[in-house]
Amino acid sequence: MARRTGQVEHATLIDVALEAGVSRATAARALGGYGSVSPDARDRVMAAASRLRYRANMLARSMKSGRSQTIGVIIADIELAFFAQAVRGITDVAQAAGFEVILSNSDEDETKERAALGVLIDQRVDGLIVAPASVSHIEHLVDVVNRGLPLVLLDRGSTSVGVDLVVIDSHGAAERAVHHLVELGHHRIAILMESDAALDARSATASEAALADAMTSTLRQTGWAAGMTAAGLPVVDELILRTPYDRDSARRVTARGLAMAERPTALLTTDETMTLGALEAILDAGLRVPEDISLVAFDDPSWTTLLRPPLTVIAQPVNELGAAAARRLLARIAGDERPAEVIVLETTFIMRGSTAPPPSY
Amino acid sequence: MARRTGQVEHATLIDVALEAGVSRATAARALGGYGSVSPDARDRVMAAASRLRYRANMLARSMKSGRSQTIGVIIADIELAFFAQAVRGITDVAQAAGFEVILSNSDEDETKERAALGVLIDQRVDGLIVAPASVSHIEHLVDVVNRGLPLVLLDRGSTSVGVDLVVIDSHGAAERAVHHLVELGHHRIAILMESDAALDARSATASEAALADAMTSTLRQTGWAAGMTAAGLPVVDELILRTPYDRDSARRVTARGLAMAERPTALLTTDETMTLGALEAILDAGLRVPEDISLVAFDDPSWTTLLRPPLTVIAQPVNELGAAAARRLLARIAGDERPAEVIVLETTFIMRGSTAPPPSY
DNA sequence: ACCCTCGTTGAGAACGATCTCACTACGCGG
DNA sequence: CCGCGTAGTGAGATCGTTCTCAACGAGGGT
Repeated sequence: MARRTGQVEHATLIDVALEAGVSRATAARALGGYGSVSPDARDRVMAAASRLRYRANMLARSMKSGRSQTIGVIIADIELAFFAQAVRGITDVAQAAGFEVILSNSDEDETKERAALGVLIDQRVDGLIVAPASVSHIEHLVDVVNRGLPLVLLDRGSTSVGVDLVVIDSHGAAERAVHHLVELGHHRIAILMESDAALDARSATASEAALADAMTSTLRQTGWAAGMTAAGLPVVDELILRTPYDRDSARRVTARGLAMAERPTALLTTDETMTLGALEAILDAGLRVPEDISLVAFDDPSWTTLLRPPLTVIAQPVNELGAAAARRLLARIAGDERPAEVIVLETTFIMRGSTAPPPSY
Repeated sequence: MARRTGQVEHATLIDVALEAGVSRATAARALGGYGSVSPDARDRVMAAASRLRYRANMLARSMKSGRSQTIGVIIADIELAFFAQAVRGITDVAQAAGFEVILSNSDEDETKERAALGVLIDQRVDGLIVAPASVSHIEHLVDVVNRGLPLVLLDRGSTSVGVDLVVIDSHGAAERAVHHLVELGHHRIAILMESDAALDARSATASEAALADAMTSTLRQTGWAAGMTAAGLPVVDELILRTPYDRDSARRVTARGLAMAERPTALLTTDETMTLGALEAILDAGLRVPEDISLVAFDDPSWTTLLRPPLTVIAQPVNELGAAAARRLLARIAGDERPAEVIVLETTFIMRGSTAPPPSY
């Protein structure tokens, strides 16, 4: 009724107690279902509560208990299908366990990530799931750990943070994709990936040791390199198409790649955005898939089966990725003290129509 | 350090005050930047705060102030590109104003929506943005309003809730699409839509009065009907393809529609999922777009330009939809008391290659 | 020299729920 | 008839912050 400047009044426990003619403690016991309350008092309290449309104030409860029943999630951008799916996996698991999810987008920007982290700590989230923007600048993540706040890294990150890491087997998947293409007879297999995390071709094979300590795209590159090497093919820098992370840049870089003297006969794209750009460039160049060039794409968004030919893809269990991260985080919040683990989920290689033997020229 | 059962200890204001050798009040003043504090005391407090890695407890602040600086958002499913974009628009506006966003998925299920609403009220959000699952069962929404809690409805809903409603001009857009097709010479223009909200053909034209009081898909149907009528074409029930809301059902229903005696020469699909299913059915039937059938799709997801032909679409300002809803909600939270409005955003008709004159048979 | 003002400070009361503790009846065995 | 256990209850402290209020000292004006 008397609502000014957006102030909302909610009925409090005291209101209910007064209405029911009992003390706060009794009302709390009746509503909370603990201690002992006479049937009569309980009925009066319940009636009063529903009459006043009473709803417990979680803020007050949280303050007393020290737990907010809330987890923070920081991802790059909810508009990307990958993160949307992961977030859905997270919220489903979290809400089933009585936790709410506060969402923040970092746009892969460390400064935004740091700021979001601060705000979420202020909100006293009980734990955090973060898809970090960087694997090297991680002091703010370590700081979270030092506070004793449970943290799980999603999709990428470094084991040096000392927390659980839930990832997809990008390295193995890329290697398998290359293997598939090699078996079809391909020799010149290019990979299209975002440039920030790109290693150069020389170090690509060398860094296999640090598998978990890398961004996803880097792992896809090392997996590709491992596949090439395993097949006795040279890992040449020319075949690594590096692009800023947006569709139009991906298109331009692919166009340049397709124009090179000895054109690649197959292309591996590292995620949906890259695939979109690559496909656009291939179409622009008037090339046919798979007759002129074979394509294997990471991720399996809804539209891949609508193209003619439908795309051969590496499908990732993205929902499960989020769910697994949430489950682990909830376990940590509940007090699970086992050593930090790297949880690796497997991909599914789905062969459709975009791969075929290379053109014989 | 002493972290048991997930309990996290954060430094409190008292810790800082003790460390700095001042009272709580002085520490609060220094940190809060209000009242007057001697430069010396301020320095000591600041130093102590950063030494202890102090961060204010928003829960406590919220309890005192009665505002949580948090808004709740209930949508059908974050995995749908439409909602992901809207949520992005919401979070950007909210966070810029210092508000965090708690996300809930209803899966278009009223029961889940009601439950989510309850939880968010318990969390004492300062306001709510809801894309309601139903336009008729709205008591729980009215209840929110009665509590004095600011509410904005997104994408659909009823004006009878008495709150702001931010929607896209679905009716006008559908009508314009039909007009475009009629100009090309089409007479048999079908519409593919989810069945829950479907009116039958007779009432479709009659209910124009209640434009705002309807689900989006219903508005698209009435818009389609208005367009047909304006062109002097009969509004026959046969042309309304009703399907449960999933891609595979949409495919089957479209397939049945394409098999009817006098096949429609054009099809209007009401959102991305419907488009995906329709396209699949058209491809399965071996029909060519636009030679055999023209297609106009609502929504312009990333892949529409990759198809050959690229799709003619009705693009919606989805990000802006969310942003507008958030801006209005923040205004309400700040105390804006103007009467509830319906905010209608305009669509953009993008003509690409999927529409052409009908086959002459 | 006295009073008043102003900057600075701390004590204490909220906010709403939870939980411990103590107190009242009551019933029952000894 | 007394003592003891127990169901039922309420008073009060607590969580961490904000904010009001009173007090204290120093300095300036008369």
